[in-house]
Amino acid sequence: MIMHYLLEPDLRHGMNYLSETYLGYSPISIETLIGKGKNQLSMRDVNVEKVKEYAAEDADITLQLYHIFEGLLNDYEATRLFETLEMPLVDVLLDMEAEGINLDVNALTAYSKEMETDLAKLETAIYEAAGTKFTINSPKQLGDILFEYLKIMDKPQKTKTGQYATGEEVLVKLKNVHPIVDLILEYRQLQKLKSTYVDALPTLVAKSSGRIHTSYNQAVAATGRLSSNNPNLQNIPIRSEKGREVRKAFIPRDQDFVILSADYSQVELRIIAALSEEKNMIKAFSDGIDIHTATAAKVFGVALDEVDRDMRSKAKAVNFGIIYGQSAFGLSEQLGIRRGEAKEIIDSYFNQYPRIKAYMDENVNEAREKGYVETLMGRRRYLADINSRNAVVRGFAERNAINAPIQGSAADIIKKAMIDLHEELGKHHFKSKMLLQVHDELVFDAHKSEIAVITPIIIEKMQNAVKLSVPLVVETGTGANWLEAH
DNA sequence: ATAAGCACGC
DNA sequence: GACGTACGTGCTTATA
Repeated sequence: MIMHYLLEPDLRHGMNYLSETYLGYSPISIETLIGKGKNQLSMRDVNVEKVKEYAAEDADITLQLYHIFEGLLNDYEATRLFETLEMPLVDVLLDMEAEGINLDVNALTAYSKEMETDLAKLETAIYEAAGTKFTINSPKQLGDILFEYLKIMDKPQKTKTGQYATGEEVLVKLKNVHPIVDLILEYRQLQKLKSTYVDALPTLVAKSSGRIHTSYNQAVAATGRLSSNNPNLQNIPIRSEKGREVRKAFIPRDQDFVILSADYSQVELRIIAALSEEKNMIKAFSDGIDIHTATAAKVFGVALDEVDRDMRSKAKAVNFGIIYGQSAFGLSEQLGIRRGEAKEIIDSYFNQYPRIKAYMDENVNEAREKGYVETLMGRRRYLADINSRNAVVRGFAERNAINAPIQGSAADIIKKAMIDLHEELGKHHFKSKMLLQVHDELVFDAHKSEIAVITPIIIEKMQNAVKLSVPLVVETGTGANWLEAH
């Protein structure tokens, strides 16, 4: 609809590369500002007069913006968030999108061939193990083969539509039951990496720049996070060995550059510590102690140097579970422990960190009373279901009430850091450029001669984006590719 | 076209 | 007794 504004048509479709003045403010696409499709708007109230001013050039867009922003008017904090955070961020994102990132196409092409061979071997082995041919990529057919034909399990788990569930979680439990299971898991992993990344990314290199240009959306995620698409550069593999090969293909502009990655350490836990004013957790962060070890010591009542690996990994799971509103059942499932033990761990956690529990309850109560929760910078998430009589529906809203202020505040903070950094890097006319944002990480093309200068600037701007009662810590690394930069 | 199931990230 | 961890994007298959 607004693509006729595209300046450089040979850059990829969907890029937010618009004519000089759109909305009378800056080059911006409607997608960047309001997101596509979903009706959720994550940024808070907006000054509609301003929006109309921005959109004066185009009546259709004015109308769209008005509909999206209507009902969210006349709030000072909200206007401030819009004008001082989201609108300035548009310019930053535009530069990042236009800059793009260099991709090692040759490496991916070679890797694709290798994967093709491996997939063909796996396919043969799977048909052999099954005793018949079928479409491995079809969960429906696979389910029938595993649970009707081979009958490898007594009471197979079903999906909500009554199909047999064949997701990774299910298959991992059946690893030792039948040799076909491991083959399927490996096939699935390879197929995913090949189709989504190894084969897809090279086709998305723009002819005009020779680089990969993503699009960022500011108003798709309900919490205020950015999202990335066409292609999504916020879900490039890193966890598995084979996946890391994909990440290696994201490389610096040329031999004079390196990839520099800067990421916030435990930003969401620091935020929950600060917003809840939980002194025990704040102290651990202030003392610079590993938070999962500190948590394990508290929860299991041992000294810091008595925390073993098992205790730390359990504490780590609780710390993450807390952010998402996980129950004792969920924790027990995840850790493979008895529900009673999971409950004891969580009870002990709340005993040691009482303000965390209080903060979670306060957020749920705030949502019940006001209908929304707020982030550090006043971004709202409205929770229509918070008083629902349906316990399942209400439970979802309650977990949103707990998670949204944490995840959203982290988004507020990194957005502020991006604006500050963009300004500072521009001021000095550095050759180094900010390329990507991945929720708690910023990725740069860093000119080798500038690394020593820009690293402290990046750290300073990120760590001091806001002032909290806990220190924000940023870790940086450089390398010949995105994997090495971690 | 759209939905379902699955898998990748934080 | 049921429910059971937030936010996303995109691939393939199956169905309309």
